[in-house]
Amino acid sequence: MIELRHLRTLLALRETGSLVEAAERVHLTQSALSHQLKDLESRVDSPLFMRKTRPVEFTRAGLRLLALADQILPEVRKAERDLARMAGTEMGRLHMAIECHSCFQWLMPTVDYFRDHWPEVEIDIPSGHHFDPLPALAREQLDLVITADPQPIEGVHYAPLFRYEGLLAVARQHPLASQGFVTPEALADETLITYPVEQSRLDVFSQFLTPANVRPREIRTAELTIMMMQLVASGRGVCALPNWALSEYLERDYVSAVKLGEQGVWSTLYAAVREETLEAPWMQDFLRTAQETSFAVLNGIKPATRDAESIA
Amino acid sequence: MIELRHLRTLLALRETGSLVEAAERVHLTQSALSHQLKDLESRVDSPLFMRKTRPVEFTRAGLRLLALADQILPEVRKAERDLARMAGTEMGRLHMAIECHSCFQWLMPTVDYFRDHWPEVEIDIPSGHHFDPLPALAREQLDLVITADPQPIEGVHYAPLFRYEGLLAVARQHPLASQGFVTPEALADETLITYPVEQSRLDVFSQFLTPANVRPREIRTAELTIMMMQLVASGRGVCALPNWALSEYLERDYVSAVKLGEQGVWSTLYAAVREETLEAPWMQDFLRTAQETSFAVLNGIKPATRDAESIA
DNA sequence: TACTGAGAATGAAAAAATTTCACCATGATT
DNA sequence: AATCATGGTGAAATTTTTTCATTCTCAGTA
Repeated sequence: MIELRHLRTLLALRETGSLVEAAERVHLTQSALSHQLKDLESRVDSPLFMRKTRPVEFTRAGLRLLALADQILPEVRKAERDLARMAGTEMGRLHMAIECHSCFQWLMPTVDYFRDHWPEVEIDIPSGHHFDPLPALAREQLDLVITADPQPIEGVHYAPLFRYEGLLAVARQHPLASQGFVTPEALADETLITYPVEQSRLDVFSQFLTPANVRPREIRTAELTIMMMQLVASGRGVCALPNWALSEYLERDYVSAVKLGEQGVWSTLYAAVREETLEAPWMQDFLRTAQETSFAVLNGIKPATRDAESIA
Repeated sequence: MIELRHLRTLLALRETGSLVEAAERVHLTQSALSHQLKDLESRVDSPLFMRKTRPVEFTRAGLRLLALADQILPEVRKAERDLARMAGTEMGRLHMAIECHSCFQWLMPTVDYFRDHWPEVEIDIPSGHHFDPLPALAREQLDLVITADPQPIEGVHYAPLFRYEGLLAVARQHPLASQGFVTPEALADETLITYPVEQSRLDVFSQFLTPANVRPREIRTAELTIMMMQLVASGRGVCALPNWALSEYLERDYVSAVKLGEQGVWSTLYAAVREETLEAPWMQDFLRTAQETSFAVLNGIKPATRDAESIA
């Protein structure tokens, strides 16, 4: 007999494209998922997806179950919300910090959804804190931190949201624009535009330049993505941003983008949450919404995360 | 986390009104259900229903979950149907016999539904067999038998459909019509109209007259309910039928009805199925549809089964 | 008031399921 | 060939679910 568990697993599988990542999403090991899916396939008496491909490809039966999941799980969540409200328990607070500066783009729909559906939870993105977000999370000054580098901290759980690729935005007429990818060395002569945060927190440095021991000729900072884009478009520098942050500018042919290195620089974005708050139904709902809307937004704007990888 | 299992249990609980019967429906013990519901209540963090009342009364939270169940479970069944079809396994045959003569009334909607949704299953109600249905079921000449007296037979499972009360239909001006109930002795002077089947298979005899060692003055038979009603209405006899078979005539004030004895005569209708066929998805679907549509039909026509009992 | 019986609750034990562990297989990449 | 990442597998461990045996509760009633 089909259970919701199975449907949740299938959704995670579709969104991540692999058993390993799907398993992480549903808080199980890859092995457990393999068993669970095998079991489900035997109940249903048909294979559900092909494991050879990357991302996995669903069979007709798998797609039918996914359709069911899409139809049903949102209703289940609605019900859970209503029930949580009826239980009338303390609803708590959701103050969050965002390390990844351009995340607002996909975070805002999530926050809007959340404000609508959990009006009793106090949601806020306090700006202008100058402390380190992760320790502040442990200290209960924050309740959720969006970050790309999870550091093991006692009592803090990292829920993976999605994988993305860091790309280098360059002016359309820039010589690099015609290359498939750029080497670290090629940046030694460039002006690099970044958000005004520590370099160690920027993927270009930590995953690309620093390992190759290269420093760009000059570093400029800008607060907003659109300002960076202006600078890049006018040839005054290059800048590294997540694929999904660039997509709208790429579509309008405002700038060009190239991979960082032959393999590209990939990161996973996590939501860091204290383990205690992780249990709360509203937190579960927030995380799932974040995962789903980020997935939707990212894929709606441009089939980025996964496809870029499989094309590469 | 809520699972489909919980929703199925809640539906059974609503339809039966008690843990004991609900447990039978979902093939569990009463104890298991008690535990399961307690566990569900703790997950949801609210009580779901009041156990003191008969039938049980749901809380707001319970009703919310029932609403979810009503919304979701039909979709799940649709999906299961599609999947069974995709798996393309042998679909089999559903030949059935009906011991309870007036069952056609609620059975027909079920059969219609079934024919629509499982066109590949050969469904039929062969008429005019003169053998005993239950042995024929064991012999694989039949696949399902609707019966009110389950006899333990090796390899045959009895799925309870619903409880009903046998009532005595009398002419409106009949002296008994004004009584709340009738004693067995009062029938000694009456003409009793029955379906043309063995007396041992009629509740009036097995549960009412025979234990009191009373025989009616005369016995007439009729094939169809409407013919019986004509005879009764014209004062040519009385007849015992299930409450739901009578309800349409009672509503139109065509005849009156009285209880058989102070407590009334109650029976449960079962669907007898061979254990092997019980597993097949289409059989599961048939049984659940039968349970649900009988429940709906019975309650739509007149709040009978349960309510009559609690009023009494 | 005590007795009885039906339905529901409960704790411990049993059974079943799910999950993990440790290891193997495969295929892509170096 | 060697390595690495991913997925599959059987057996063991763990967790969940179910049952068993018993108790509790509440009507109905003697």
